[in-house]
Amino acid sequence: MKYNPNKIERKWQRYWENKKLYQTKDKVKGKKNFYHLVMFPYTSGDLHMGHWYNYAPSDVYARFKRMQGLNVMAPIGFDAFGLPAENAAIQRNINPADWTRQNISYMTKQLKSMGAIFDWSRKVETIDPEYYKWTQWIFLKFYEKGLAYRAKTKVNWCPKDKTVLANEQVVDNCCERCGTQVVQKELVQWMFKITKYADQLIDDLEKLDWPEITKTAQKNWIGRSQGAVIKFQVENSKNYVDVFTTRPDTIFGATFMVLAPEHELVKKITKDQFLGQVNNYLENAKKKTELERLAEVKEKTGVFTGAYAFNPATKEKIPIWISDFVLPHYGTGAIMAVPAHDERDFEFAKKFNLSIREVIGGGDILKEAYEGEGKLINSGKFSGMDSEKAKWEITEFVGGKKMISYRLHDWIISRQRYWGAPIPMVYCQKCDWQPVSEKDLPVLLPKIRDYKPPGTGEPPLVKAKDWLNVKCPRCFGQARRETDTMDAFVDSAWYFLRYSDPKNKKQFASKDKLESWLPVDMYIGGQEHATKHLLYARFITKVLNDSGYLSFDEPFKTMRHQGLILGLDGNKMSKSRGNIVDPDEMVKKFGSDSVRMYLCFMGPYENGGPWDPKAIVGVFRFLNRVWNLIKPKFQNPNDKSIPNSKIQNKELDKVFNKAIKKVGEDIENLRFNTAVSELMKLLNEIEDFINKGFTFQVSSFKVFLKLLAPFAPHLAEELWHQIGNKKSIHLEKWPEYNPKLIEDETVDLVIQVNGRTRDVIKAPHDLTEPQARELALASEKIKKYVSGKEIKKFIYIPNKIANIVI
RNA sequence: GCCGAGGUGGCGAAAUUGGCAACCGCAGCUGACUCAAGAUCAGCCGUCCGCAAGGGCUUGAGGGUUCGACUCCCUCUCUCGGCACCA
Repeated sequence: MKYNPNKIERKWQRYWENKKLYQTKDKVKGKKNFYHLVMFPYTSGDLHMGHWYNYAPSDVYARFKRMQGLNVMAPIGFDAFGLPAENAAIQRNINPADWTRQNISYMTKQLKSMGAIFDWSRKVETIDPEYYKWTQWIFLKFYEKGLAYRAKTKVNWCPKDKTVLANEQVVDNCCERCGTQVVQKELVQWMFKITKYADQLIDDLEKLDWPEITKTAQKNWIGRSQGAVIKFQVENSKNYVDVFTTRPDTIFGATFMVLAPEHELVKKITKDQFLGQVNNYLENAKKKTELERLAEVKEKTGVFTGAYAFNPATKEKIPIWISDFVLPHYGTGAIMAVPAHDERDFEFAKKFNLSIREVIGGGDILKEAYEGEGKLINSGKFSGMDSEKAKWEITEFVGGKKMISYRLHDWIISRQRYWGAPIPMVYCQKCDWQPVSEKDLPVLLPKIRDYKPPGTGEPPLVKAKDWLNVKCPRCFGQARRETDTMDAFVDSAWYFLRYSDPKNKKQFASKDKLESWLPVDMYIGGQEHATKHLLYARFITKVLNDSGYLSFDEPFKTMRHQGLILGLDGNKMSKSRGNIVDPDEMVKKFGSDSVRMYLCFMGPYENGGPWDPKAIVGVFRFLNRVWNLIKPKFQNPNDKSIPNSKIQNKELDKVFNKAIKKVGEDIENLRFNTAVSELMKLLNEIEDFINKGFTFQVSSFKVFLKLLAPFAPHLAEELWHQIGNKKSIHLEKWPEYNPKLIEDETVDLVIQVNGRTRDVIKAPHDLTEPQARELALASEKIKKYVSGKEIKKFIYIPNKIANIVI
């Protein structure tokens, strides 16, 4: 019989499902719980190789953990609300609900073909009212704590999708999804106050076992910088301009000031004769999109207000300018300009012919700004002091205060779109905004035929007339529902909590179950979520923890990223490039076991790389050889009468013990590629021994199958049953190795002459140096190089190497 | 521009973390089986000289530390990711 993966794989998938083999109980006596999490897929259509790469090797890890005796939960679900699904539905002229449902059922089928240990009984879908009820509940908790608020913001507006985009969803100033140029628009929106947690989000990174690169990305994203606020008094006015600076030590060099066009003082301080040009400038600035602003990075623009302020250090009068290179939402929206020591200020000064004063030695300020540290000059009593040291002394001297600024903005969660969880708020003329009461959750997303954005900028939900009108929860008068829906990133920021108790009708999850599973022990997913999903999930966890609903403040203890699977041409797989590899096709051709194993084998897990359609035959051949092991060469396990003319070789036992160790350690460290390589080596050895006429015993074959089981669960199960086992191999324990059997009786002692290997000698363990020297010099090969010459040095590292220096 | 990761055969890669560079596999070549192809099996396979034995060279480039460097340090270079007028 030939190895036919399609036949056996479906058979065992059904068997596992019927036996409920992968359904996880919340508590199992004598077993520790292990929460193994993969990022749930977005329902964008079908499963691609990237999903497989996320889920298949991580399934090897989860299965290994399970075999080690842990009670492993490996849940799966679907992230299904959001813009991409809605846009795809619009394109196909169907309802997003139908489109998404269709995708879920197809993707489910695909996922099941993988043969992973997903516990489908815990499945979670963000579009399920029983799920988004709790997304809305979380919103209400945020609202209660003052962490959800409305604010008028200049927002990124995608003219094509007719929606607001979070900063995170703008890439190169284009809409992340459709690539359209983003424009600016003013809107009142619901926000989450993530900035309140900025410090914790940075500081707590330290306790996490996460890739350093992701921690750094989050740190940069939050962008914390320590500086000072300093007041500059406006001439002939009661007004002060507060500036934020990280370099108060350069204040003696502040020769002008710049306000952001949006700054509130602009109108108050501008002198009449300058009003015309200032208004002109503001008008232009308003119209400008971020893109245009960015294009002008090299070409500064600005306008003089006619007003002056006093530099609190020098008491000099300095002009106040307006420019859009100063950002309204960072720091105080105003700066003191020190052209000698800030590149941007330098450019601005050059362009408008403003004075430049050097206050730190060490640079050539005729050519460029010097931004480094150094000794202060031209700085009154501080001259001669190190700039580093002068920072806070000068701050105090000018009456400033220390202040920390963040790059991070609050999280705009409003979406003027249909396909999302409705925001559970009601607007009443009398009572203003009121939260929907908890008992009225979920606020169901109404079914409307025309869900497309009306194009007026209003959300589609304004068209759901019956749904729209409600009683005010406070005065019971006529009120109107909020028509914005929530950013899908809110849905996905807490799904891992729900897995612990997915069917709970009274709570998002019971405290008991949360406690038995969370925080997540291992989280595996793509690095592209470093600053979005992962930051939001941490934020929501922290808020729920502070509110007493959780007893941990970080959701994911350990996290790892899989790399990116590329097309054969080395580019990201995409339809337009035509380099897509369809996993279904591969499964059909080679079987899931081969696809799983090839993904493990192709390279280091964090690296990813191009999918080589030819290279997969390597593991396919390997699995075929495993399949063929059993037939002619293998003795009948039930026939005890077969005489063992040649018993299994001791050497093979050693090889086995080494493999058990190596494969186990490799999986533990997510080095799947070398684990597979080790299994291949093991098979090569087994075949060699068989060819030499040794009997390969059932007991060894069982061990081999157990090592194979996490990688090729179907084939391992099939052969396991073929040799007479009645229960699933996936209930077996990971084999143990005997450390004593791993050690070789002899070591390969490398003998070098002047650092070049000239001989390798089989030597007993732990030779003394004189013994090693004697042995080395006895070698004919070594004699050739050494004889007649003086040995200057003899370096000996026991059991490894001897180097003769002549 | 700043931060981070990386550069090893024709290709994916390995190297007990300073100790035999290229394990395992893909592709390729040779042979066996076959009318033939495929599948399978056996052998070769970094590169140069050599029939061979053997030897030289080789981990992006250059330098350094060391008995010994893919591994550590410095300079340069290229590729890929993240941030980017953040004061």
